[in-house]
Amino acid sequence: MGAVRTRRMPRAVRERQMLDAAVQIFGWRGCTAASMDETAELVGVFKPLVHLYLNSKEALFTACIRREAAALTEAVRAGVHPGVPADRQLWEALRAFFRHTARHPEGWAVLHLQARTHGEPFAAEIVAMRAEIVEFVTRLILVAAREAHHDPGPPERAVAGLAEALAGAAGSLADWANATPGVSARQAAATLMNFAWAGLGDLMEDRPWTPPADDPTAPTALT
Amino acid sequence: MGAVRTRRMPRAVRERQMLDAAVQIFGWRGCTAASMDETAELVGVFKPLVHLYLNSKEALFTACIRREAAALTEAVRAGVHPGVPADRQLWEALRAFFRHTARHPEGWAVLHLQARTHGEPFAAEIVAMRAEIVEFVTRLILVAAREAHHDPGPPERAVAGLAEALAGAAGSLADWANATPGVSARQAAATLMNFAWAGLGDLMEDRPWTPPADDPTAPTALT
Amino acid sequence: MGAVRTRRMPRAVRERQMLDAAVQIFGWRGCTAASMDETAELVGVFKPLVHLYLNSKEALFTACIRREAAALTEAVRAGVHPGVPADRQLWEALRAFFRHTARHPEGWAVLHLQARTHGEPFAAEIVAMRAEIVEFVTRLILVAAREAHHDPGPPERAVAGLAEALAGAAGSLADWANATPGVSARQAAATLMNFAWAGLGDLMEDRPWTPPADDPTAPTALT
Amino acid sequence: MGAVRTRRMPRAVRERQMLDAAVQIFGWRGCTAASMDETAELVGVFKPLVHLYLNSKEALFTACIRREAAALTEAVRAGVHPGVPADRQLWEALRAFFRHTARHPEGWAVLHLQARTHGEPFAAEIVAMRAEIVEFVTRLILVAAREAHHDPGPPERAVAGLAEALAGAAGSLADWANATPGVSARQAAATLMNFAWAGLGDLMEDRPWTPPADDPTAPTALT
DNA sequence: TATGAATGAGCATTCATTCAT
DNA sequence: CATGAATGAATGCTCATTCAT
Repeated sequence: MGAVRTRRMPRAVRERQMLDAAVQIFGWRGCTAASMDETAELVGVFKPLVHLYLNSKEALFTACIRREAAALTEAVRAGVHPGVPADRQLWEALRAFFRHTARHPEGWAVLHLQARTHGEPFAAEIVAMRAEIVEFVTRLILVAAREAHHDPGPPERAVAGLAEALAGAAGSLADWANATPGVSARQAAATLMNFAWAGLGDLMEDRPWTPPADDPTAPTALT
Repeated sequence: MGAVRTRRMPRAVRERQMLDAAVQIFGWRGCTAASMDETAELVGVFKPLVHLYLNSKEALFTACIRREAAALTEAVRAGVHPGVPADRQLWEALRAFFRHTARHPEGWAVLHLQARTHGEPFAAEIVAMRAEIVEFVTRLILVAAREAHHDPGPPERAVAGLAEALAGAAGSLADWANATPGVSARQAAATLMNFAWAGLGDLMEDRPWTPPADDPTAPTALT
Repeated sequence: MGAVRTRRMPRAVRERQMLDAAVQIFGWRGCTAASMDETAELVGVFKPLVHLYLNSKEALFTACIRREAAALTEAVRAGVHPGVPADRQLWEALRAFFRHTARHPEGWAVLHLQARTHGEPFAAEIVAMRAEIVEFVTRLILVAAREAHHDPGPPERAVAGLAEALAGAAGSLADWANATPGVSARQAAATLMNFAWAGLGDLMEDRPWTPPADDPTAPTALT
Repeated sequence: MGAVRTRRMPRAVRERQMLDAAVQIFGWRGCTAASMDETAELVGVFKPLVHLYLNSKEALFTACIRREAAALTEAVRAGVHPGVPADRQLWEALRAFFRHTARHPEGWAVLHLQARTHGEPFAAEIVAMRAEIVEFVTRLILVAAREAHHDPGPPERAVAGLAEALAGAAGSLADWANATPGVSARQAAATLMNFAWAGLGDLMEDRPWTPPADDPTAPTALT
């Protein structure tokens, strides 16, 4: 594991190396189980230097989360062409998302797995990032509704739930794509579009799936 | 915290108390950050007794995961009436799922948040549980496809992806429902059905959403 | 150094041993320079046990200060017979003081040397103890003034300064007696009485030493 | 804190700055708790330079003690006019002492609080300084005895004890004056003279306070 | 059935100190 | 004259685990 010991690097370089290493370690083990020694060793440096540059384990963890969150949102944002139709924008966003998570699995693990399981300071970062993405998606959905001439569109709470569901599905598919050899980012994105778009469309068209009455033996609305 | 110190309980009762306590603690802090002392204190017992009954922290964590996973799958299974149509079965399964996660938030946290962030022995348990549920859903989808006379139905990999997406969306919505006051299990289930069923239906009907050609400026299939 | 390793002592006994050892170590090195390991080793026990029983180094240090301060004030108080004349009471108090500091040199070092050099929480304990003793002495002086029929006695600030001086002289003489072989507690007490009593008496009698005018070449009042 | 970063100073100047800073830091925290970084930062310089000029923390601490001790003894010596009567000399010495400790509280803290609480090398410096002052005072006392024609004067050991007591009282009063707003150096000196001179005088005059016989119920010699 | 006593191992963090530039 | 990079050693503290009772 331990990298070659390289001497006398400029601080900026070392800091990037440390963040890279920390993302690996934190992605694998989580913040609590990871040790500063592991990170230091992976960089090929001794522990005090990590503390000197990144101050504390919490600070290091936070820095990892921030960097990876910024990279992910930036990748999604950069993948989208603002001028194209809403479904196309969603498709592009999803492809960019799955491409990024496939290329940075440990960073994705830090965000999706580890950051949420530790106390508020960290989970809040994720909530913020997720909110940003969810808001982006929500806007797309509303725009799509407007494009289909259905003002004022679906109620906000319903959209909030849908965006949550979409985000959750996307996260799950990212893990699935990473764990299943042969599944490309494109396929993951297509799966999610297939899964979601028609449902969204039906909702926009005011043809929602109707839950049956609460009597468990009653016939369903769809049959 | 710290329960009243109760003396001389039968082992079976104590073990259940310990698992209950451990689920709380593990659900909040995660396996690594949790301490055996906390669990013991919550039960009102001393640490060596926890070791005597549950052997080790890892064993205790595993036992928690197993119990909660079994409870969740059992709850879903028990909520479904085998004779009714497929969409109805899915609806029932989702309602049971959200009902259970709402009633056992710490157990759900153990399964959804904590068990996946620790090494293989634990994540494998979750993978198994998830596979069971996914398989159940997949079967429902295939049955629905047969009911709609579309043999042989969609390709298996596509269905696997859809089931993953559905499971991810469900997990996310469970967290969302738990964190958002005023969202009932029924609403969460309806949101997910709305989100998913039409998409699934379209897929069954061989009307999938078609990804555009890779030229990012090409018009999309849906517009 | 390290004591014989004795197994399985009752907690109360171990705690006393730990305080004894800690007083030695802290008295020699001071709080910062002392290590928990040293204390543990001196007791013949491992470090975690010290933490288990006394919580933290700060808590241990505080406990030492409190115990030694209580022991010293108690020794002084117990040495005095309330019914006898004031000079006699002062004499008894001083003898008890020097006897105690001679018998517990490390405890005295903790109080006189170490506790005052660390932050407020500790210094405050010493200030409190010192205030108690100084107040006791002040009262004696005022009583002596009344006994000599000199109402209302000397001004309070002057007495405060005198008590400070007396306390400082006593502390210094305690160190001197401990460091100089052949100097008994009795001798130290007599030295201080000789040093102080006549001065106090003169003050009571309204015959203070008069500082000369500020001209440094002026003749002094005493010549 | 943190001074402005000033570049390229002559070594002698830098060394003085470092000693100034170190006296502050050591006076506040003590040798062990102080860090070289603090000192360096206070000077506006980086740590290796402090090592380059002052070699080690111990050396720096020693240098502080030596400088402050020399300054204090010099101040006392300079305040005294050799030709004047003994009590006047003592008065002048005390005034100079309290003036100096009031103007250099951190230096005084280093000498009175910190230097004595660390191992032998440092305490020895203080012992030496104290011995110098004590010897000076002792000589004054003996001279005063001769001036009063009482050869051969009091026994040396008694005088040694008295000088110790005087030094201790002086130290205590210096702290008291520094900590009590409104108490001037002059007042502190007067307090000590009042406290001590008459006692010394009585001793010279062969009218010592007589300790009572060891029977605690016996009447005292003074009543 | 349950606990008090004790420990071994690991970990974050700090800091004096060195060396190359 | 001065600093950036780096480390070795120590230290407070936590915690799972064991054992005797």
